[in-house]
Amino acid sequence: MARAKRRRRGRPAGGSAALVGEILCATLDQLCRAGYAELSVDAVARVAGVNKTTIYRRWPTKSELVVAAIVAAKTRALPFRPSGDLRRDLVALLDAKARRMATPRQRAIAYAINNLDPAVSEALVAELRRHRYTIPRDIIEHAIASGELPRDVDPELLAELLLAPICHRALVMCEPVPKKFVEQTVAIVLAGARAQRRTSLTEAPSKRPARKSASASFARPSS
Amino acid sequence: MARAKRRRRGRPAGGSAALVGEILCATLDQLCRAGYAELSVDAVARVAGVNKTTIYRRWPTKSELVVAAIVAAKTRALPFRPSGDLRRDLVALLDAKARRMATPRQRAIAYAINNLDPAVSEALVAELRRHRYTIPRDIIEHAIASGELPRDVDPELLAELLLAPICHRALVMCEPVPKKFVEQTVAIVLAGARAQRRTSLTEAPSKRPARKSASASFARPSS
DNA sequence: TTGTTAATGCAACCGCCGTCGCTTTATTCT
DNA sequence: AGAATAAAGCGACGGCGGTTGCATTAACAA
Repeated sequence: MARAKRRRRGRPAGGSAALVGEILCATLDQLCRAGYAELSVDAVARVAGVNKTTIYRRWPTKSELVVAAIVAAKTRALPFRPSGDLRRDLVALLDAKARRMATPRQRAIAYAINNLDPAVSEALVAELRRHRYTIPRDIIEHAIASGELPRDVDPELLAELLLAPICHRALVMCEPVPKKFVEQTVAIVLAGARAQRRTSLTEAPSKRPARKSASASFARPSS
Repeated sequence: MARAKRRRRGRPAGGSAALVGEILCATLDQLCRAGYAELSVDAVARVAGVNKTTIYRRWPTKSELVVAAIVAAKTRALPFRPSGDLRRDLVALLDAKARRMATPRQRAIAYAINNLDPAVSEALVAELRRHRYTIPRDIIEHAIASGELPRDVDPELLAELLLAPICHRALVMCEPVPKKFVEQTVAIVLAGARAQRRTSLTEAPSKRPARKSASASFARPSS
């Protein structure tokens, strides 16, 4: 209401920004080093040179502390400047993402997110979800606008088909993502999108004559 | 080493199979209910009607207990019987996988695997890795043999491109996987594989003339 | 039946995590 | 300078997860 600035005298609220920085930095450090499960607030406090109570007062739970550390360390979007060549741009972008995902820091963050208290991480995952496919989708939308891709492809879907294999390899399978794999993924998905014009993207599942006759003998035991 | 059967007398080693079953069942139950982090061996013991010590003696760590529960509950491969129609078979298989992945049990298992002690889960993930793409890969290999797909596509790669989006949605993004999404994924990837014959799958990145001129204006701030 | 062997139950213990009450320190207004 | 206010330090406590030593019980062979 009409409560003006009304600075009450005394020590200012909000605490020391420097302390907060130390703590969040130490949190991320421990997260990379030990993972979410093994992360102990005691260790964070020790590394940050701070009493454990100080941390617990500001972030009541480990999840909240880690969420704060993640949002504080949120890496800027890749400084990506498209050349205009669709395939090259996609390969460059996805390869950059793959390499970033291989970073211990990003891996630790990605793994931690799955373990956070859902109620606490809700806002964070919503944020991530909003931005998940923006960059490849922008490139694809532009390619559609310029006529390089057919109009009836779904940019969001295509972005997902491009990004998913990289994320799957890097995060789920925990395997390296060589550049060649990125190139092959882009090649196939792009070729598929270009061919979409003449095959059935819509609901109708079989405009094209099915070739059932060719392979009736291929049956495997249900074990 | 001429030690014959030489049954030593006394209570037989190995413990009660029934007890083991109870414990592993309770472990999986708790895993679905609370997730790996929240899973407490005390609770498992309570549910299984067994003393905590019994569990700890047989499986020294929580990771080992959970791994044992997972391998004990390993679901049989999907009883999938291909019809011979490539697209329909892939859609059916992937949709079945998607629906299974949405099961709380499978979700809990998938999430837990990321949190296990790597040294303990090593064998398990190696096993999973060996079998990861077998079924779609078999279908694809058969399609290649029957001439329905070009010879120069990599079955393993194609299987990965098909499976990754489904896993990514279900596990990483924690979103539902509608059948339509599966159909679209299969459509695009299959179309891309078919088109692979005439575009560049190999190292050479640009046999096709690049259309750089079309979209030089598409540049976004690096923020 | 009886002895042998190993699994199971029981209870106590250690250590770490998270909390609480109190004291100390730092900052700002009067 | 001194009072006021809130953050930060400090120590101790309760609780839980994991461990250990010992007593008990169950299964099998002689």
